[in-house]
Amino acid sequence: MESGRHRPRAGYELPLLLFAGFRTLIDGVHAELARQGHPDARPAHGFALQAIGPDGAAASDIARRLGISKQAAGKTVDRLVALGYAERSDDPADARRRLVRLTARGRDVLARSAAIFDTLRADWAAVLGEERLRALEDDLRAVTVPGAFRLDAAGWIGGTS
Amino acid sequence: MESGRHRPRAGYELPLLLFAGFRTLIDGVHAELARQGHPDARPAHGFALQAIGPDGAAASDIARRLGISKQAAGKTVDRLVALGYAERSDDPADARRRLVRLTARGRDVLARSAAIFDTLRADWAAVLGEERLRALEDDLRAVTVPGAFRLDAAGWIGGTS
DNA sequence: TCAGATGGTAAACCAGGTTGACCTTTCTGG
DNA sequence: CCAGAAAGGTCAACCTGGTTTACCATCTGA
Repeated sequence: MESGRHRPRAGYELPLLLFAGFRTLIDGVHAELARQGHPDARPAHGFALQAIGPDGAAASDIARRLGISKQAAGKTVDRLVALGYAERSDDPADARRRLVRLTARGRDVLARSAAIFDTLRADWAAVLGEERLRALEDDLRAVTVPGAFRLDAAGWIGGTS
Repeated sequence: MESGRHRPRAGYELPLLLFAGFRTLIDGVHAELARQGHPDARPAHGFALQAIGPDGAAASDIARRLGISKQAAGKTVDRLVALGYAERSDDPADARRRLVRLTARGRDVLARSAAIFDTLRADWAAVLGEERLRALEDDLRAVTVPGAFRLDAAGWIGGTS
């Protein structure tokens, strides 16, 4: 593999670059969402709304999908409800469960996010070329375990500032 | 650029892949650090220790380098001191400043982190090939602004669990 | 039928951020 | 030279997104 032809690269740069890329996309999406009528949407909300899904879910389902405790999921749902992105209703089939469903506004922010992510990806493709961007995606898939999407313990990425 | 030859890819996957890569590296480094005698090191500590640097720094310097408030930097320094990674001393040249310096243990964790990041990068290179990993790094540099390393508002990456 | 699994909530806590207010010390310009 | 601005630091209150422990209500199956 012909190593040694170039100056070796420091390993600590890799996480910084990955994070910078992630952060660039996330910040971009939220800047645009704010412009499109969703100034209060935060990164964590998107993940949670995604975890709820079109058919709704119980708080404990959300907790499992996100890899966090059910209490944390419950608090997040509280915030989504307060922001008008989700609503809670009783489950007629199981009196313990409280079904969380997306509101129209919740579906709206999700649809807009998806569209914005597509245009941001297109921006990257315009710089790198589609082939190279695909290679980047494929390579990342190759070195990560699929379960690395867990969201525990994180305030994440700005948003307040 | 011959697009259209493949199925289009959803834009929302890109941030997930970047994050998964970042998280894989960070988790890997901290798992290994824990094995090497640093079980209490957390991702935020590494960034802060890096910001202190070999010559020491004032809290407000750290704040500027990390893109956070000086109060937040002060609290982080408190934790580094409590963990034995840093120490505070008065600056004889300026009675307002309190110079923060790395302890031997702080230098140790930093050196170990760098070594572990190098081996993790080598693992990736073994899977992807050095050329392709370089391409990935170069591409990320091309699509991110250098300032995207800011660390504000984040509990980051697990570590508790 | 009843013991255990499951769903949900409450309370206390933590880490890592934020603002605002304030004091001390240094720098600077009239 | 000295007054006021700028810079360093800390305190206090607060926010968000997590955690653990404890507990109650409901469902399920041997």
